[in-house]
Amino acid sequence: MATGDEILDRALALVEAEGAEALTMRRLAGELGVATTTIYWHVGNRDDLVTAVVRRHGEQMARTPVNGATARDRVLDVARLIWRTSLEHREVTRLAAAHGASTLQARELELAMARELQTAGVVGTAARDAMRAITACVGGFLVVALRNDQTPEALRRTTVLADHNADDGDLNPTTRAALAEPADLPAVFESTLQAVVESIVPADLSANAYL
Amino acid sequence: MATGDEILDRALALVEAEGAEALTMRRLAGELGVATTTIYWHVGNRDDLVTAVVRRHGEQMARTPVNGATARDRVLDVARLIWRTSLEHREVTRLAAAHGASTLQARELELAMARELQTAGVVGTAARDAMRAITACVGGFLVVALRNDQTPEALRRTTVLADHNADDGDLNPTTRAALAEPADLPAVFESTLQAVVESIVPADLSANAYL
DNA sequence: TCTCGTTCTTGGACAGCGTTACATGATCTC
DNA sequence: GAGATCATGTAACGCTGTCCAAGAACGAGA
Repeated sequence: MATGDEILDRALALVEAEGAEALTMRRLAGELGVATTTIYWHVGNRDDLVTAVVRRHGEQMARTPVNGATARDRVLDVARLIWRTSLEHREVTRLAAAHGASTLQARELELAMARELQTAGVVGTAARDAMRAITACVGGFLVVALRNDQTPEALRRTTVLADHNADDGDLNPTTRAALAEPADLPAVFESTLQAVVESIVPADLSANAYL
Repeated sequence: MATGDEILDRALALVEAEGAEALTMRRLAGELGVATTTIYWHVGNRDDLVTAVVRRHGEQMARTPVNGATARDRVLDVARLIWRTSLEHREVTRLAAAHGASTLQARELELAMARELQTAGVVGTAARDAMRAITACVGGFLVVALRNDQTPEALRRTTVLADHNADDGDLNPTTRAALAEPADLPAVFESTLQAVVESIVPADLSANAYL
């Protein structure tokens, strides 16, 4: 009655609809009208369940084609794709992050990035290091982005950094005021990403074609 | 008998010694030879407990002086300081990350970075965005670094990316082999960090002093 | 048709978690 | 000494992941 695929589909739907925390064995079993032990039989552990859900989602995520004229643009585009789709499915992203399976979620897209890096002339260990750098940055920004929409006010960056009791002497008041305001995260992400990619992928030849 | 400070000290010691997961109300109470409710009375919620532990640790973390000849070097040094101390106290870092309180952990150091940015001529919203960019990258690399030492083999980046069934056609075999090997993360971190900081802090004047 | 073995499902338990209502003892104040 | 405040303990509630032993469905062989 309840195949493994059905369980995973339902689990994914549950996460997307009600958040990563809603994915408990009992809750999912109830959703399927089945005993919790059935999930264990078909899928296994909760770890196994989460891993399978994230993998399944990751495969669905890689369907979008990559755009960009130059190779470097295409590398940038893959990074933006990871960023965008991770935010669109933020609950799955959160689940994957809590499980330490972010790489699994973005596996297909990271491989796509490796291919684009290759056509940009970056191969071997350089490609590996480039991927690490780019994905680490994307991941870092994702953590920030996902944190902000469920962190209580008192732990927000803006609050934490604005609450200066004695140590404000050295800081410019304009800066201090700016620190209390949220940043335009997508914009900061974009410019940082460009800096990182630029430092890795050699300046594209087509840009200097008139030389 | 058990003051709030004693509880926090013990909690911090427990986390550093036995990992973030060991910090449960019952466990900590047992460690202190006290009932769990005592912790609630003195410190509050578990959320409150973790927040207080992270804050206390963050204050201790900011004791190291900042080095560097130029302003940009000092910005870099603060970033390295966050990286290094977070890794040295990785269990606390993990606790803070799971709690969404990373900013709180690095609060003092982030403020130090704001000061260094200021002397580098970056103020106001530019300083805020610069801090966001740098800390997001540091955080991203930290996530990767901390993940690797407790992720099961099957979810490791090297494993996940090396396990290609059909999609290996487009990928250079050298690259494919490199993806299966772990990267020198500190080195990648260092070069990425430099690229990001360089894109933000204007080239230091002292470097061009001979012009 | 009956039976055996495998596949699948279930109910009920166990230990652990955070949290709280309530009772008790200690300590200080008037 | 009486009363209020502080500090701690006992025992429970509801939730979590997990597992065991027992039963139900089902396909194949006699």
